[in-house]
Amino acid sequence: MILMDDPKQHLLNVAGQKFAEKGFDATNVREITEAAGMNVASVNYHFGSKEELYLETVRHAARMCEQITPMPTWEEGVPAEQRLREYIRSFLTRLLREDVPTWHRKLIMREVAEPRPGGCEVFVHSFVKPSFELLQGILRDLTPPGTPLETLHLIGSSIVGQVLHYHHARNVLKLLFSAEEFQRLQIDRLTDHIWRFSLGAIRSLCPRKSKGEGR
Amino acid sequence: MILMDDPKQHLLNVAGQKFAEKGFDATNVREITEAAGMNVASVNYHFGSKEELYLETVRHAARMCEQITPMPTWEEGVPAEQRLREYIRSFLTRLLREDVPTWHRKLIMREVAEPRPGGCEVFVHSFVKPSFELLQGILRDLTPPGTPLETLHLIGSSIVGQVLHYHHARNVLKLLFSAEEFQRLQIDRLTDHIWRFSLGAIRSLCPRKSKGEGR
DNA sequence: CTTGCATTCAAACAAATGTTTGATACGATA
DNA sequence: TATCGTATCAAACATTTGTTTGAATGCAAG
Repeated sequence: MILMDDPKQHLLNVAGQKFAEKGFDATNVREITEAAGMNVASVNYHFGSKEELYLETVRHAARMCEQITPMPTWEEGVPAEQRLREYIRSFLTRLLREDVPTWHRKLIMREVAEPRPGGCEVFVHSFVKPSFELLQGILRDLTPPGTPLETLHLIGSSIVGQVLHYHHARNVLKLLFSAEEFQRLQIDRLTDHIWRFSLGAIRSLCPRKSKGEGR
Repeated sequence: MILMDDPKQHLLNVAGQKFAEKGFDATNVREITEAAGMNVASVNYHFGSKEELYLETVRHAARMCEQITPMPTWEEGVPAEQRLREYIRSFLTRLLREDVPTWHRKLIMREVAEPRPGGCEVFVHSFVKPSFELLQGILRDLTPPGTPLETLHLIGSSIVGQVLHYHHARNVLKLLFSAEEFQRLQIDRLTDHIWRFSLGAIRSLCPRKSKGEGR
C-alpha cells in the first residue's frame, strides 16, 4: 500500500490529479477513491461532498504553485530589463516544468479558463493579481513616466498572452510543428524569445527612456 | 413554436449553443431537447448518439467560422505590414465579434483546448494550419531572407498568443481591470495594439529589410 | 382508402453517480 | 475491561443520464 500517514491529504492529492486531468464533471468519486485505495464514502466523510473536495484541491494547488515557484523579488537597482527576463522565466517555469507534480498548474489553468463558482475569484485576487501587478511595476520602469495605465495593461496582456499560449495551445502546437521542433521549445529558448520580442516591442512603442543603456 | 423547417438543423444549433456554454460532460440531452422543444429521443433518432451529435456541432462550427469570417486574401503588392494588420483584425473578429452566433468560436476554442477524440485533429489540419501558414507567409516578407523557420514559428506563436489571450483570459481580465476599461477592449483598439507591438518586436528582432518604408 | 415510410412521443430501461447508512474495527483514556 | 470518538467499509439509496421501445401521427404514393 502507498504511504498513507494522512489519508485526507492522500485523497486530496489523488483527487487533484484526476480533476486536473479530466475536469470536475468527467471525474467521478469512485474513480478517485479507487485510485487512492480508499472507500467511496471517504470523500463525503473527509470533505462533505465532491464539490467541496474539488474546491479544496484548487486551493491546495494555488498554495503549492506559489510555494514551489515563488514570484521573483529583486533588491534595489536591478535593471528593469533583467527583471522582465526573470519574470518571464519564472512564469514559464510554473507552466512548463516537468520535475514537479504537474497537476497543480493544470488544475489552476483549467479553473482560470472555466471558473467554477467559489473557486476562481479568490484565486485571481490572491495569485493572479499580485503577479500581474509585479509585471506592471517592471513595465512602468521600461516606459516613459507619463505612459497611461491602459497602455501598461495592454503591454502586460501581450506578454502574459505569449507565455500562456505555450500552455493553452500545447496540443495544437504538437500538431503544427514537427516533433523535434516541438521538443526544442524548452523554457530557456522560450524565455529568450519572449523577452527579446517583448522588449523590442516596448522600445518601439514608447520613446526610449533616458536612463537605460542601448542594447 | 420556433421556426422548425428542418428539425435536425434546429437540434444541431441548440446543441451547439449548450455544448459551447458548458462543455460536453456538463450538458445532458434532456436539457438540449427541452430547449429545442423536441423529444428526448430525437437526439438518438437524428444523430445516433450524444457523442455523434457533439462531433457534428464541432464540424458545423468549423465550417461556419470559416464561412462567416473568412481569412483575408490580398492581391499582389499589398505591403506585409498592412497584411499583418488585417490578419490580426480578422483573427480578433472571429474571436470577439458579438453580432454573430457566438457559440461557433466558443465551441471550437473549447475543443482546441481540450480535444475530444475525433474532433480536434481534423479541425487543426483544415482550419488552424492554413491560418497559421498564412501568417507565416506574411512574416517571411517582414523578415530577412535567411530567417530560420523556427524563428518564424516563434514570432507567429507570439502574435497568435496575444490574440487568443483576450479569449482565454476574458474571465480573469474582467476581474483584473475596471469595468470601463474592460469594456474599452474592443476589436479596433486591440488590433491596433497587437499590430504595433508585434511589428515593433519584429523590426527589433530582425535587421530591417530594405524595401519597407519607415513608420 | 390503404399501404408504406419517416417522424414524434411518452414511457421505460439500464447503467452511472453522489450520497447516506449502519455495522465494524481501532486506539486512546479512565 | 469498559467507554468514547474516529475512521473505514460494504451495501443500499435516490437521482441523473444516455438510450431503447413500441405505439401514435402525418403524409405521400399506389
